[in-house]
Amino acid sequence: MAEYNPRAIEEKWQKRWAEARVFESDVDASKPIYYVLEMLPYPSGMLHMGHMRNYAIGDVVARVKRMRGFNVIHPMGWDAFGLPAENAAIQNNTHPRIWTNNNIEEFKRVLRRFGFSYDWRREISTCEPEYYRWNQWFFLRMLERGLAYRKKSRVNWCPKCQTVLANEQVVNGMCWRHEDTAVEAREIEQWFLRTTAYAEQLLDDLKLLEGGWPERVITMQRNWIGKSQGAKVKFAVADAPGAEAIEVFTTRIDTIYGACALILAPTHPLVDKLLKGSPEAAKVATKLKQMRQSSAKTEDLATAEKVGFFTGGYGKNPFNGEKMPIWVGNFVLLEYGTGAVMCVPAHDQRDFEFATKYGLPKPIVVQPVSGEPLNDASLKEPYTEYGRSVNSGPYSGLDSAAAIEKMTADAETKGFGKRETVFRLKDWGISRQRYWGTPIPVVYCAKDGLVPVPDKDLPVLLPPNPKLTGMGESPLAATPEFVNTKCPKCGGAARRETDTMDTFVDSSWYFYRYCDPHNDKAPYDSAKVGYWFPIDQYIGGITHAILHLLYSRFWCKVMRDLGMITHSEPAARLFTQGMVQKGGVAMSKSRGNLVGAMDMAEKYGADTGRLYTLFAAPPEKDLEWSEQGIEGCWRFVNKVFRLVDRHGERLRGVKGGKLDVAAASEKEKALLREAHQTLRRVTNDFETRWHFNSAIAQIMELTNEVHAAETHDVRPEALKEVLEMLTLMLAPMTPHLAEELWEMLGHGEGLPRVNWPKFNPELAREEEVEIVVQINGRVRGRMRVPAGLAEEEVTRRALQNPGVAAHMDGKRVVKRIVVPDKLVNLVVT
RNA sequence: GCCCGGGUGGCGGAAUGGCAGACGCAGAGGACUUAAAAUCCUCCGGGGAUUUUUCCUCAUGUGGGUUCGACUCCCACCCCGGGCACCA
Repeated sequence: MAEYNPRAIEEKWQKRWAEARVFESDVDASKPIYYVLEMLPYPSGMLHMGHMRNYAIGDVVARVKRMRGFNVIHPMGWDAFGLPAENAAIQNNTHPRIWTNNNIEEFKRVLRRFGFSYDWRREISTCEPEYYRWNQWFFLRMLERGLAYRKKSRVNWCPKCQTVLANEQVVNGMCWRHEDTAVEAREIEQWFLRTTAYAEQLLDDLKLLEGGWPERVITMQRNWIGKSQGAKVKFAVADAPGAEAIEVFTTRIDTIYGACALILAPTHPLVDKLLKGSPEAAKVATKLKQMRQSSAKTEDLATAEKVGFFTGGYGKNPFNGEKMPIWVGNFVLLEYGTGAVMCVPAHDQRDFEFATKYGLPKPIVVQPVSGEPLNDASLKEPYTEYGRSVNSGPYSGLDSAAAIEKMTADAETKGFGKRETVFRLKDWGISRQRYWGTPIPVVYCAKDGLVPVPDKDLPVLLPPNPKLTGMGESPLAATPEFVNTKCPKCGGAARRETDTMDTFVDSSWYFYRYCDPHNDKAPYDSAKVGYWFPIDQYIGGITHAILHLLYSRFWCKVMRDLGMITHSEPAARLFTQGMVQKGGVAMSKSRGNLVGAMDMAEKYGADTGRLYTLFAAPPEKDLEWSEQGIEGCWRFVNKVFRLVDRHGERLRGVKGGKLDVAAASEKEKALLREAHQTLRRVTNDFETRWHFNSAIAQIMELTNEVHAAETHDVRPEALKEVLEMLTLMLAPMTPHLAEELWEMLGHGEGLPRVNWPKFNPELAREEEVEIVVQINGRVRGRMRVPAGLAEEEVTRRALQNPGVAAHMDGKRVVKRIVVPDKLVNLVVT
């Protein structure tokens, strides 16, 4: 009697897998291809069960696909740049690289301990020059195409640190290190990638993802891109000859006759011009300053009170020539549309609130088609639905859709407006005033201005010994040997760009690099990528539903337009797994509720740990960590081990030939039937439904059956076949145990090369089935009949069933419903 | 406010319009043991009847509906979780 020793078994098989290089895969035209990928981790302090669950799911998929004959690529790497490393470096007076690489080592140790089937030859780390030089290369390509550009943009600035803060370093509007210091908004020149150039495609191509991506991720992306169609309308500014017109974006041009004012964003460039020389200027100066300073990003923005003031200027409604006061309002955003709106209080929620507060008129210009007509005096809330235009000059009487159409067309003809589509999506600001990121490869020369670093000079390396203080100017700017360089054009003195790139750049294309990780001539060989791509199954957290996935989709389209790839979307299928929680909240360092994956592996072994995360909940749902639950999996794993151990020696001798089914006993037939029925359901759970938890439940059930059958006279041929099936079904989840069992059953070759068992419908077929008999939909009896029995006969026997007869009691059958081999329902009166 | 999820025993969960509660956890009782652990066996939603057996009945957030039949589909509402939110 051997004892189950997970550590020894797991070490043994991991060693053999590595020696036989079973998880390495290369281009092979003879096999179907499967690319399964889990989102690459940021190597923080500890690999916890939340990470583990993600990789356990991916590994099941990878292993099942291998057993199904696919050429599987299953890589892993590190999202290694980022602020935490820099913070840790400051705190511990070390280098971000050391902290990062230590963490990577630790993560890797844990992943190896769990036996995940990665092709480690393909490992990448985004902080290595071999990787980030291609970020720079891509940046240059985008720069050439006008997809990368500089503009002034708002940043968070701590006056005490004298430095830029990342959003996550701003806590309730205060600096994270100076709780008493309010963060200021500052405008500085920064680099942007023109994601808006692809807004339409990013939206349209979501159609390609339908069915493959979760509906809600698609919805979130659609909302984020936020396309709205409407019109831009120019309002001339009255009494200000030479002043440009105010342009307004609206989706409801049909309500323009109800506009009572124009409202500008506080930061709108026209505000200062209008106030110059206006008697209002002095009165509102303080108010304006306040409005401009308050960050446009606070969460309570939507609920904050609307405030504004009259500028003293007037605009002219191009449709009816009416004079309209020009106001400034805090709820108007410069970033969206044109930074100016027309105020139609009767038909817009925000305008209604604003007009109510400042006593502006609320003329009604749309009436509902049915129901009570609106009345100016009694208007309690805005009417924002479509309806019929009223008091709208020649457009009165049209329904809203027609009015929008006609008024837009007229505005275009007359030259004061045009059809316009506006996106919520903004260009992607990639500048970070940080050290631990990819240097942006441009230099500034007094003579030649902005000069891109030539490809041959890439990578622009990070200086090895930066002064990291978290205070003052950006670390690269404070490193003279980095900043001072020669202009690639004229050879004269020049300064390097000192911003580094957002780490979302790193993760936007890493999965392409996996296909060709050591290429030093290009980001990747298009032929190799062409072979593996697209990703068949991408697996990760819902937290990345918007940014990472949107940027990746953008990058893909840019690469396609560069002629590097031919597809338009990187991942055909996306799966978002639920979080692992403890105490009802997601595991996180800040909450201090982490359960280390390594501790789990040490205590129960990798297989039990893997099994539990898959068993405890369906993969898309959140999972509450329970130490008790894992005990059950531990018991199960032991039970299977003992089961095979008890029979191993006897079964090893059984060679080849399966049991002749015709000669099989009832007990043997029943056992084989159970095994093949389990196989059918488990296969479906793995491949179609992704219900790993119920797959495991089925396997547990089969194990219980085998266990119960042991005492009966079951011949070794039958027992061996069932135990082999059991072993193979467990292999994707508890691979080390399965290998050991496979060996115990007398097999030489390693499991990763063994195919998924073949389902035999003959063996799975029931000879006799239990049929439920219902009277008026209520279960009144059950009976065993031969499978496939004709309806009439089933009904006849049902009526004879004693439980049924008791409920018939002279009643008449008016209808019968027969579900073959399952149920008969008799409707009686 | 808008958009998604979700609500089933003491707990995690199962049931793709056809036996609600599979499988596991926890709990109870028993076997083995000097004892414990481990293991094995039995029971395990509520109420009622019958008491060796079994039967009836209620029950999948609430209320309606569709259907021979609803955890499953439709409508309304309640609660929980998440996302978005002055987007003009």
